[in-house]
Amino acid sequence: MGDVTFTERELDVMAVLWERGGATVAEVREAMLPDLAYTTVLTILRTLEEKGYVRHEAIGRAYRYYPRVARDDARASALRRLTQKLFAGSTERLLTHLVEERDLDEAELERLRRLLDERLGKGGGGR
Amino acid sequence: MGDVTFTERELDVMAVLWERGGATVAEVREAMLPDLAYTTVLTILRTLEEKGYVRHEAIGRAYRYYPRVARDDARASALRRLTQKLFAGSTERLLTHLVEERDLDEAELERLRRLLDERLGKGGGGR
DNA sequence: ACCATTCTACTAGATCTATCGTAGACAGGG
DNA sequence: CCCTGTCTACGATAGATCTAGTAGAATGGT
Repeated sequence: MGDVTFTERELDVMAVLWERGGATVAEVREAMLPDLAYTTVLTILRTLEEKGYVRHEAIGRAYRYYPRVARDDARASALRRLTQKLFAGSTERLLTHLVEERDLDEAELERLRRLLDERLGKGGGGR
Repeated sequence: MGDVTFTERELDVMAVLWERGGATVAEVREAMLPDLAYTTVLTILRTLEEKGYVRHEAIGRAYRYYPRVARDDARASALRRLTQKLFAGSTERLLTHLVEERDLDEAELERLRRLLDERLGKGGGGR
């Protein structure tokens, strides 16, 4: 549960791996915008491997890369940092910002409220 | 409303400026962990100025630096990026993660629900 | 067996980041 | 008027990041 941090490009690559579970260099390259050289993508993957964030298996002559960190861990880590630096450490403040900034339409707000109801409603028994 | 991006250290400095509205190099340095050299802080401020994110006024022989971007813009920008890269562009998914990840205690969830009720209650007319 | 294609390994350069030192301006105390 | 302390200007270094080229291995078709 340490701190999992990615650079911008590394994150682009990880996004592809998380989405598909695993991918070859060519597949990652296909899925990425903008168009990068094959070797560029390979270099990024190698860097990620060096950092311990991905691993690879040889499939035929090619390598297939797999994530070694769960997307949820990356999410939690990024959110922690963001909350810390921009919302004075308060998750609630972040939530408030999101709800108020009109990023969500009515249906989404409804669903969110239903989710809250569940979480709060079961509060007595749950656990 | 363009894209406002900061490096880790730049963000540390901006946090101080946003908090106080403005500060001298010495004041920023005071407020920052860990202890950095005076000139290090100055360099960061100069970089920020070059990027157009802060400005300065001469107060006596010293400079006082002020933010030129609103904290809310930085928040929106950072959230946009985070949502895009880690939550497949879905703010709702981000919200759901936050609510479910047990980052909030019951009281906070309550307040959030109240906030949602307000937003939904008044939602009748508008969009 | 040969050639074109497709991979990985190695290398490299340009730019950005983080950190700090030294030099010179200047102001206030004695 | 000189010394001491504070400030900015400029420069510099180490490391990270981003991007990609070249070389050489392997493979599959003919």
